[in-house]
Amino acid sequence: MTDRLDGSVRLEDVAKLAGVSLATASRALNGSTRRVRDDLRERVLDAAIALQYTANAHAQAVARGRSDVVGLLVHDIGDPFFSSIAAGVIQAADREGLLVTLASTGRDPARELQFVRALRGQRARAVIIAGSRVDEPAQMAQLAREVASYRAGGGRVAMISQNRLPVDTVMLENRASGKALAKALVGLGHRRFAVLAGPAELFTARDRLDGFRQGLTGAGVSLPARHIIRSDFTRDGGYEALQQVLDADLDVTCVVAVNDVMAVGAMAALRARGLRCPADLAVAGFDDIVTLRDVTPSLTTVRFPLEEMGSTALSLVVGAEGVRPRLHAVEGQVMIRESTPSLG
Amino acid sequence: MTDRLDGSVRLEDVAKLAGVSLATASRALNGSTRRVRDDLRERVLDAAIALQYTANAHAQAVARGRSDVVGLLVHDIGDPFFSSIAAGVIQAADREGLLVTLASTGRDPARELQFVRALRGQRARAVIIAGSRVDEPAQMAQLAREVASYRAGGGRVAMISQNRLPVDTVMLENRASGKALAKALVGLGHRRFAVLAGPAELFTARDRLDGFRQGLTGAGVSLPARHIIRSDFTRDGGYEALQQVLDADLDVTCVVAVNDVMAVGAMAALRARGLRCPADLAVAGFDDIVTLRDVTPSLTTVRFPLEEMGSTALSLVVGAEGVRPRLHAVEGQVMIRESTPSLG
DNA sequence: CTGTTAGCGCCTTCAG
DNA sequence: CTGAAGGCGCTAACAG
Repeated sequence: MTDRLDGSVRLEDVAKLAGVSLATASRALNGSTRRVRDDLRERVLDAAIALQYTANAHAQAVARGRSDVVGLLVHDIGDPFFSSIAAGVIQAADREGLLVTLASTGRDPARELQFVRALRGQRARAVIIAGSRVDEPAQMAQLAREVASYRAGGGRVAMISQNRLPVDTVMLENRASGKALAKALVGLGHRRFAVLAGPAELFTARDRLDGFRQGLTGAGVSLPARHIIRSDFTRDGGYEALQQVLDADLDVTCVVAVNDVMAVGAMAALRARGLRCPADLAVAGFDDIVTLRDVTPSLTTVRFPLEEMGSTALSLVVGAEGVRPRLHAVEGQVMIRESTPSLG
Repeated sequence: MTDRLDGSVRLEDVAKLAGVSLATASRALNGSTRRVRDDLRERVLDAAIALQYTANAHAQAVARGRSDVVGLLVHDIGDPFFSSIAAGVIQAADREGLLVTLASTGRDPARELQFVRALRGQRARAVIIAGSRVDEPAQMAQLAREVASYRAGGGRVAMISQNRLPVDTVMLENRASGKALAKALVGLGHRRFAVLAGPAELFTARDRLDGFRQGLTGAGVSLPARHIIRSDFTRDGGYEALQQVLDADLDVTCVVAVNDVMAVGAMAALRARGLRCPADLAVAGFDDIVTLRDVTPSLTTVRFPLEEMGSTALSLVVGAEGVRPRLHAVEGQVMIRESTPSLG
């Protein structure tokens, strides 16, 4: 019962109790390629259990030169979009025996930088950066630099969002999905739209809008500039944007928000004004957030397999490194539901 | 440009470039109490930047005997209840300069054990265990043992849920909140209830039910045993339980689910049967999940400040250790909304 | 198959 | 204030 000040038991204690050398104890306990005679192994294992021994992962990391943690960066873990992705990452990491350390950047690119640096300090085996990039070249350049030096140290990187850095990435087909949504809505008979477009600098928001507009154009439908409302990428952003739509008295039959939480905010704003969805206005979103599948009327959206995207990102980052960055494109699936009825 | 195989820069490289000793470089870079002459410090800092040096956190951890990570255990990070708590923990950890490694146990007590063990291996400074305990003495005993040996090694522990282990805990006042909800609903004129009670072994579910029942009793209202429906603690559990209520043809005016996601599932089941809430049946839940605040009709619930609970737990675990476990009780706040109209 | 012995990268007394 | 040297706990050659 070696009781050191910090109370933790060292491998040496185990070895001593088992009457073997440090090396043998190490080999018996922590997966080595080398074999240990059965009776010795047995004694070591027993000693370890008796002492409640747990290897010091830090010491192992410095000795082995690598660690078993991967970092995950998200914009906001409280946002269901990211918590679903996190669930996928964690589940996959678990299967690989990896621990994930999670950082929530609060959508601040500076904190993002700071965290990949911290993760580099942790010698994390890999880092996964989830969430839309922002159109600010200076920040992208800084991130690229930090990522490069992390990779130079042997770290692996994957991104979930846009394909804008030369690393493995799980890319959302935002443009294509916007286009598909437009076609579907036009197919339902809608012709006059407004878009709650989110921040102009956010690529995800922008791509969805661009795709949507392109889809409309392809169908011979136009989207006036004043029908594009900017606001935050959040529930409250959707709420405010819809108020603007109403206040500007835009003559539309359908409003599409660039994500589900905005769409739900928009629906709330409608109700607050005494209007009803879809009777007075149809609403659609993107993502198919699980928790939102039971809102009424049920929300038309473009589904992305968020959890799966998380586990895909992890697999990208544990597998053998490719010669060139791999790109895993994920298509969205249009889900027509009650919030956008046919205008037939 | 000392280019070692693993590409990472060591403190020695920085020292060499700055023309100082290892010790001086260490003191200049990583917060030491000792001061370094300004010009030398300057040179070291410059060298560090030039080389993109980042201290190896593992080496620091083994040298210092402590690390800067805290572990967070949740049942399911995809569940908004836990992602809100996680958001609070992470935000508070961030303020303390701590990194959070997150484990999602999938509600499996065995994995929970395994993770606190892993976190012990990481020499995590603290671990926060969130989520209801289960009434299985054997498992509680094992967890208690693992926790004890983690604490013996100097680790700090906090729990978010019940006060059932001798550690700092953020305790939800589930009984009291159930009672308060009962009183409020009775005050609205309801007398005949059914409870979607979740699993019997889950303390959170059980305490909410018990409190609710107690509140009814205090108001002279009874709750027949067959009005208590067991099911999973999930959206689907709520859905199925409500079907049972309907199939059993229970004559009730109000159904209360032991959490919000179950309540939403119940509302969905109602709609699926062509019934309406609250016209045909009132529904209430617990938690006040953010994402669910825009469902219609808006859901009566008992609000718990989830994020705040997360940050409280973190603060418990970083502050000075108390002589005895501290208990931080959190009261729920009854929020009457549209789903439970007055029967006046 | 086992034990001895260098490291891994950093911190921190201990001399100077 | 600075530098040399030992130690943190573990792994991985290297001998035996």
